[in-house]
Amino acid sequence: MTAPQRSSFDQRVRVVVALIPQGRLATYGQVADWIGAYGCARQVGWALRRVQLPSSIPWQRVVNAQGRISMSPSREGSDWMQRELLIAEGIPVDLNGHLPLKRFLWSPDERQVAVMAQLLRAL
DNA sequence: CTAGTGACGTGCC
DNA sequence: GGGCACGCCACTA
Repeated sequence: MTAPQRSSFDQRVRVVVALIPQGRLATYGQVADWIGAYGCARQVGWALRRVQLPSSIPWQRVVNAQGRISMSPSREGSDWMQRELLIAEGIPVDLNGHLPLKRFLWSPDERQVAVMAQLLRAL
């Protein structure tokens, strides 16, 4: 692999993001917390930026805590792609990227937390 | 080395 | 609701 695997950080992010159910949302801060990197929400954004599209990873289900899609020219359209994917999952998103986060926010229950721990250990 | 910059978050006005 | 300041961490010039 010529593609330098930046670190296991990216792997951890992908593993936990893959567990977010269809039609549900999580924030960058939550993801950081899940992988034991409390306070590293920004880094989660960097990790997701490195995901090559198209991807089987439901990266579109990660939004910011303000309840909006993080729109940025540097994303070169992936932000709008995210909007389309979420709408396809039944989550309404307006043209500014605003969405009803509180209604769709997901939190893993105890069993799912255990699954996460198991998967992360396996890395 | 420092300074600036982000798919961020929280607190405060 | 919007806007701003800080704190945060990785990356880059």
